[in-house]
Amino acid sequence: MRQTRGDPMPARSIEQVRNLCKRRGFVFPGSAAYGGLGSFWDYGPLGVEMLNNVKKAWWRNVVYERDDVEGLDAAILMSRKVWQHSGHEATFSDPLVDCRACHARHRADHLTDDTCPKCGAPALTGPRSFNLMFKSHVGPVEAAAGSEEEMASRVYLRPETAQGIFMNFAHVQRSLARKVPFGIAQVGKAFRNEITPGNFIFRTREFEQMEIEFFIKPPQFVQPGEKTDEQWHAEWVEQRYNWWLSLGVEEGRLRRRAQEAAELAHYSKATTDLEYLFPDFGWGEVEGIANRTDYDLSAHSKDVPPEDLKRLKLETNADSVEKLDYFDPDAKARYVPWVIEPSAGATRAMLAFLCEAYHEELTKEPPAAEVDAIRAEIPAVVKNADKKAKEAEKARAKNEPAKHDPAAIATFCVALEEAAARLPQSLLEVAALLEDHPGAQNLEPVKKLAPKVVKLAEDCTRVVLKLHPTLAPVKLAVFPLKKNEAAIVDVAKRLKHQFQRFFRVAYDDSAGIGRLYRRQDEIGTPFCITVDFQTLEDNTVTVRERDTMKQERVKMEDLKHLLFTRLHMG
RNA sequence: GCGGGUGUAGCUCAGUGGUAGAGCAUCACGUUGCCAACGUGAUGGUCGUGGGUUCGAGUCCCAUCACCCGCUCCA
Repeated sequence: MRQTRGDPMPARSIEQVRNLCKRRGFVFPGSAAYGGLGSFWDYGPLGVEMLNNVKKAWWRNVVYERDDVEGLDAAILMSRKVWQHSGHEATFSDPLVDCRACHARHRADHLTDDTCPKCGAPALTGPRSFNLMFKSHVGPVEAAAGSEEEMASRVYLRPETAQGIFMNFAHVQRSLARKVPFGIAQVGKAFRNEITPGNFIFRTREFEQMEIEFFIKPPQFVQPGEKTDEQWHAEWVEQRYNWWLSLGVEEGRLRRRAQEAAELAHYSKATTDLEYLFPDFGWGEVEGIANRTDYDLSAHSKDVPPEDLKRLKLETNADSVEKLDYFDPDAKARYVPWVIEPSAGATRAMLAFLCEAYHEELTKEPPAAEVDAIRAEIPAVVKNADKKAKEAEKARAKNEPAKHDPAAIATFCVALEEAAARLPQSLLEVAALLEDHPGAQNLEPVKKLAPKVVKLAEDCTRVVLKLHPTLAPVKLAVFPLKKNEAAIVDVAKRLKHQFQRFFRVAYDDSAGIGRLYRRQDEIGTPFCITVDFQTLEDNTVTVRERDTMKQERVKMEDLKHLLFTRLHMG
């Protein structure tokens, strides 16, 4: 069902976005020639551009535009000890039990007793822990799983980029002579062997993270007037929230949600999630800002005082050869810094931005005769729906299975009549209601009317990705108005070459001008330039803007300034 | 992993046991030139994969893989 919040209308379903992604080269299913491999996706020519743009926008915001953050790119494979002491080997797992009777699977920590919630049989297996980390080995090992030799060479593909930052805390601090507070930012792949991935690229087994570990004074060293860990946490939540808004996410579809105590990860004192209102599955986390305290740096340190181990529920680390602490020259004290961690999913961000940007718009007035015909059929649809609703209620009163849901039908009828009254402007809404509304299911008149309305809507509609220019995979398209006119083609190609050193530029001459514009709308290209006969006379071209479809005549010498300004590159 | 659904041309889908189709897209030639133009022609599918039933399988059966919707998930 379509989202009613926000204006104008964003994607109604992940399916729309999926289709567009596949058709236009954003995201393809992985290993396709072999029938695919669960939950791995490949990023096509436009996908890699857009994902890079997301990561660049993040990097610019948290590294370049700040005075207190440095970058890092750590190895994906790290010593197994990292994951032993970070707690991931022991706790980054879902404890699962199977029902011997009905073969249902449940999370052990979600059960209240030892009976199966599905069939009630007291036949549950003991809990088995499915660790979410992918295993591999360093060196040529072919030993049996779990053997001493196997364990000795075992490594994990990192399930989060954060630990690479903790390993390098002291390196970065010393090599750049940084003083706390400061942060380290990293973008990179992470891997989790999810038991149930899904929702396109929302939850995958290989994904990309954008993480910051921001190191601050522990509470006991904070002087009056300095920010506490809670204040830093709150500030980062606001900073990060505003970043999403600055790239075009509508406020009504982004929220901050503080996690309940029971939800918190083993390392976290407090976590606030940023959630985006996705189509189909609703609110989904796109970023988490955690207060990780001094848990991680202490966990990886030798010689941690017993009182700190006790406070953090840690064991003495006999493997570590370093203490990951810091001498604070102002406080004249040595301490293990606390950490605020804003951690976002880059691939998830791309999905959120795509959903947000996806729009279908009426671009021309539908023929009045056809609109009248549709309008005339609405009362019959509503009448029939009412009838079916009453039948369903009767059936329900007699405890017979009902074919319809009266409540859904009621909301459908109200919405349909309301939308129909606003035809023809509401043509897309009417089409969406007839196609998607739960109350419209299995109604004969709807089945007859829907294809007609959908067809008409499609004929009068364009699909446009209203991406923030920073995120758009292609920033500019250049068209020759006449492709067999050598002089026009020359100028168009020259323009393409002039700008392709700054950003991705498309050149297309394989259709009429209207279709060329539509193609670019669909992938979110902010500007199209058309070269025509007039160009040859006065050196001007037509610049057409994606969202407004407005055109203006611009001197070629002014193009660079105009484009840079409007693409936010100035 | 369990339940429900889907899988046919690049895309959207039709095809319910009898010679694999349509629209769109793509390519060529011609025509047109500022918002999804037109004509003619062409390319394109071992019907997800592997078995089975049958004289004959896209269609029926079994298995398997992938995706979607639920259970689950903490980027």
